[in-house]
Amino acid sequence: MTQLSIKTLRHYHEVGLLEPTHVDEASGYRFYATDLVPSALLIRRLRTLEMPVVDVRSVLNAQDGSERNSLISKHLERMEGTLRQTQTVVSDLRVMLGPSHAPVLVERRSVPDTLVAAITENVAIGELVYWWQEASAELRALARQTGTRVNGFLGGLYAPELYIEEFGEVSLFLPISEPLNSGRVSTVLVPGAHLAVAVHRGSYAGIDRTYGALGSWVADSGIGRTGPIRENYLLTSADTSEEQQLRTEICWPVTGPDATNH
Amino acid sequence: MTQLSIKTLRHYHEVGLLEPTHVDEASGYRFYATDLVPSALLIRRLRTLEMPVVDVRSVLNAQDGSERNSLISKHLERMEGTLRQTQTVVSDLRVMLGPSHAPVLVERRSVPDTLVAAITENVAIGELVYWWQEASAELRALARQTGTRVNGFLGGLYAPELYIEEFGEVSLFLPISEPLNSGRVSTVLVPGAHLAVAVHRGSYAGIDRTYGALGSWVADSGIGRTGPIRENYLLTSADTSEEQQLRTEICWPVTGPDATNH
DNA sequence: TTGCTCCTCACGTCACGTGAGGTGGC
DNA sequence: TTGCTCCTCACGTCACGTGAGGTGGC
Repeated sequence: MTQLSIKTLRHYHEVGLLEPTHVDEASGYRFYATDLVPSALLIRRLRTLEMPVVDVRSVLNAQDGSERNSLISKHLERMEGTLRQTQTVVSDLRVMLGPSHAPVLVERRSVPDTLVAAITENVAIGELVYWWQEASAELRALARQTGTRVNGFLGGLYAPELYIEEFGEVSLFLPISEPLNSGRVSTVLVPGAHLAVAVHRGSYAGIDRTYGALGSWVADSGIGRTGPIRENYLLTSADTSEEQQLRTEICWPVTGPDATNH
Repeated sequence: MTQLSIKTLRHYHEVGLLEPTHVDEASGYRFYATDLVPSALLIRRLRTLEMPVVDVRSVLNAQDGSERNSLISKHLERMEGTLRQTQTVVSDLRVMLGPSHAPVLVERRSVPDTLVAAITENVAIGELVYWWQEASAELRALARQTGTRVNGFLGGLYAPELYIEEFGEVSLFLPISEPLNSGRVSTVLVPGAHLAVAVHRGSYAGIDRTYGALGSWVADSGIGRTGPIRENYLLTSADTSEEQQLRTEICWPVTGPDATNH
């Protein structure tokens, strides 16, 4: 009737998700009345959509219909997000399987100290995409509202801890000429650095390939340094609707051009 | 460089998915050369797409590029299938959250023995959808090729074991007047039965709601019998491209109309 | 008495993550 | 000597599934 297996029903009883109407004391047999069917079906559908059991419980315990609907809608939005992401990875992988890829070109560059308006926070890697969207929108809106002249591309600094411990300091910034402070936006000086630079073309979902190529190049050259990774957003989805047009510069810290390899 | 965590790298070493280039004997330190980067990226992408680790290993061990591509393509096709299914469940759930649903109407009916051309096999519930597609296409093709007159709708019989043990006997059949035997298609007599019947409207993904309503009705009436569930496919995706047009009859075995409830 | 279906309890699975406690090299 | 990073080992997590051994009611 509900397509739930016996083992699953027992499991849901054990974790208190779907309690039998009556349990025989002597035999331990579980009895379920038919008024539990709608709940059972809802549970099954939410589980099909990989909603965690704790969240399903919240849905079932929701006091009113609107609270319930908002819990489910939130999950559906998350689902639709991951659906889109999965589709990107799939199409990206199809490209990877294709005949050939353009080689990744690496360039060395030294950049001076740069004055920027930055949002700097400690972020978990799982929340990075969301954080990035919010922060970039906030920076751009503030620059527009204040009529601040922007001197270059939107950029970001990503501390090594972010990749190693999955939590670390991130800065997103716009280069400026005049100080700009407001709310969590503050004016800072991004220190100059010697960098190995590669440009990634296309969606951010495929950036791992360019990261891999650049990281390999740096490692094989033996000139790597620890320090934050820098990204410059030359063309973002705010600038173009064509995925293939997107351009992201990845900058890896290296020893200076005059450094002796000791 | 690869976005794989340290723990994940250790795990992949342990299960033999990605072996370090060199392991220091004294300290146990793992060292990875940059030529492992492409493999690491491929692993990460396949795992993002939830390909099981054993399958990823098969991909990495594939001898030639074409074998590798076919393994990946197969997984991508499965992925795209589940993507579509997920989208159906999502949109279906949005409907469920909507204002109201038409009540499910239940009718009692007695059907006589029926001569049919049937494909009968033991099937696992996970393979049922695929099996159904193959079998229905085969039955229809055979009827067309032989010019056999078809007397009614495509139908199916589903043994209770299928739902309880997730593996059981399934028959898919077309009613006929003359015997029709070929390959796995054979002529059989579907025994008559007393049934409680409900019509499901819309995609098969949402049929659980109608199953729940019909099963509840039968249980509450106290006239249920064990026996195979019967489905009649009044309008299938072979007949219409509009999901809302789809019609499936679900028939639940019950005691006869003249039976005394003892 | 024989099947049948239900039960409990303990352990397995999958792909890692967590956390305690320890070690080598700068 | 102090941090730092790596290590091992054992156990935890999530949502069930498996399988052994037992029981009640027809």
